[in-house]
Amino acid sequence: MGKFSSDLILWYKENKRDLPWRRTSEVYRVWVSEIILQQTRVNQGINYYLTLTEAFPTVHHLARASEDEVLKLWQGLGYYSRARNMHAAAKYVSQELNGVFPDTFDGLLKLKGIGPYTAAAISSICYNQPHTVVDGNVFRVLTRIYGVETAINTSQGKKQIEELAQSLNDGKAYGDFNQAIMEFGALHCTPQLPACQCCIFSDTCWALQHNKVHLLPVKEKKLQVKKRYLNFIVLFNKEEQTVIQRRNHNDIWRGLYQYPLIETTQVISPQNLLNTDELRELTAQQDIHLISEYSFKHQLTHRRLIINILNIQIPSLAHLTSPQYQLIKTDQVNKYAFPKPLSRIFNETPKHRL
DNA sequence: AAAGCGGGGTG
DNA sequence: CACCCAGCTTT
Repeated sequence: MGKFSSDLILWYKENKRDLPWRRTSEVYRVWVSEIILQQTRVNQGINYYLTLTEAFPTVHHLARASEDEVLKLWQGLGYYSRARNMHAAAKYVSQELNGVFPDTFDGLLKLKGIGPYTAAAISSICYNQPHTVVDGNVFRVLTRIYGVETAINTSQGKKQIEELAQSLNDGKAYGDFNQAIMEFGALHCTPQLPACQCCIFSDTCWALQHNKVHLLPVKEKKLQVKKRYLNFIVLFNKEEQTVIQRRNHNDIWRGLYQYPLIETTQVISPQNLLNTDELRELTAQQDIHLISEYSFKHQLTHRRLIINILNIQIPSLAHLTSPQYQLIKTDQVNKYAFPKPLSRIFNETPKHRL
């Protein structure tokens, strides 16, 4: 075993965190943790892991749940296709594989929501197979220590790090190596302010010796943040009913619920909104009463959302008979999974209704 | 190859 | 504010 892997694994054994999914060897639980941790920090995922594994102790429990139930528990974590894919994969494993997860890299790769990273993680952690993970931590740690200045968001840069990582994972503890390098990136070789003063690799780290730690890894393009203007219409009648709908198109928040939405290409005033054809259709030209309206911004990684909320009292909701609409009591909105910017207004909305 | 998909933490 | 996180899927 090379010096890099032996030093790294030794560091890991002394510094690793006590995390819930490290207390089990069940593939199901490791799988759930890996899906949660895709593009998500450990601290953000822990409570979701505990909640989900308590609600669904086995893959069969998860498979028997409805997609709405799974999404409700996933509410607030983001990247909701993970929850939908995880649920679909659970049904497949439960029904077609008799509840037994595939035990090979290629078999795991066939499950929805499992890509090269997750297949390598599960096969190495659960079965100690010789596959090597390449995630954001691995890119950072290896480009710095080995001085790789190729942009990591190119196929060439990816391939370079994959081969380097694979060659370094040369011991027999493949799963430990993978967890060790990710833990090292998360706790020590961090994106900002890495702890280079007390680093076990300070003697050999290329970036430290060339004073380029903060410049690695190299990324080529920046993402573009586009704006979207979302106007949500909260309708309610004297019986304290309201109407919601499920987002079923291929867009953000797919599978979650929302109040009827009027999306515009630019800022629109509440008064102009009231005059749109879409709103006339929603209200069926009834004598409505605009109780309140307010606006706020919601920042996603690659979108800036400008959100309007219109609270409208309306005599009747009986005209909204299309199957896309669901009439519910206003105190039942908490039963459904809502996007963060909508779930956060639940506690504010009732005040505006008085 | 590039775009789309959330929400939160950090400096 | 910019950048990043135990990435995957679709275009």
